[in-house]
Amino acid sequence: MKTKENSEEILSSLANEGFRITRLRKAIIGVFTGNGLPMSADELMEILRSGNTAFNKTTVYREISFLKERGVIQEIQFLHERVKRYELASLEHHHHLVCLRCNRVEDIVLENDLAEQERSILNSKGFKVTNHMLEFHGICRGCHS
Amino acid sequence: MKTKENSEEILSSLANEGFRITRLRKAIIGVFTGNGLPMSADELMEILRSGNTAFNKTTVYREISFLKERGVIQEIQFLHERVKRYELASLEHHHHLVCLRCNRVEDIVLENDLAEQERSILNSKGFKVTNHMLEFHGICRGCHS
DNA sequence: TTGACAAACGCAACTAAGTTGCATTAAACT
DNA sequence: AGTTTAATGCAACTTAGTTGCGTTTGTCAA
Repeated sequence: MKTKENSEEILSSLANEGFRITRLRKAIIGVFTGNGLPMSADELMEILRSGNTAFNKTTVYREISFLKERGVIQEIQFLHERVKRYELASLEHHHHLVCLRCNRVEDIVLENDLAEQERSILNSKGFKVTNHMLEFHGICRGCHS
Repeated sequence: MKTKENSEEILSSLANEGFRITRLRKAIIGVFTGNGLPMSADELMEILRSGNTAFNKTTVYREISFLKERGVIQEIQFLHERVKRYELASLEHHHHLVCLRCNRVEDIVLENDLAEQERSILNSKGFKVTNHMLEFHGICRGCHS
């Protein structure tokens, strides 16, 4: 999955909005831009640790909510998990295929996505959809062959 | 949303499979069959409490996973929440409209659902979808009028 | 280059939501 | 009525995050 933005772009746009470019902020944005798949807070900390970046749990959680509020990353919740996951918000809009056997996650882009369904929801229910969350569960190629 | 099964049917089918019909099991199944919307463990306990049904937290959680494993109820996870929710599995297959302003949840049944998308996922990715989870976020009629 | 200011940080203690181990109780069959 | 084992209750624990508050440090202006 390719991203529209890189680390430098995100950092300078945050700086322009008046936020500080700290050691940890830089490192965390670096991890997200270098890593395609949805990451939990714990996995993020694992990666920081393995890169010898010192951090404090509270600060990491605060940075995650900061980046989420600013729209840099987006939250994902898989049905079968209890942790929240995060990925760059600037990734192309896509959904996830979750394999129930090996737990691997694959990205997928739908051609027409759900435009038609969302139009019909507005018509029939008066509910204006601004976003949706779609997750497919099943068995991946590797696991049923 | 109408259900295909009532409390009696669920209880007698569990009894046939050799499980015991206990006071709490009966009460919990009664709550689920009498209640359309997805409930958290906490809300379930609230309802039990208000009906003067004595219970223990551990037992309620164990009963929820029992009913989930037996396929009586199914788990739902809303993106913006941290709790798991549960509803009768015998409800017609549907999705949820979650209003970001008032937090109310409405059920929706899609005409063709995602059959087409799932076919194309099998063709292009070799991933056999067995289930999906779809949640629409937006503003309900009451909130934008 | 040095202050000043507030954003960001670190620590410890706390919370919410659920889980585990183990001893006890009670459905349901004989 | 006795036996079996599913189901229960309690206390202690865990996971995933959150809060309060005093301290540090980017950034800008003098």
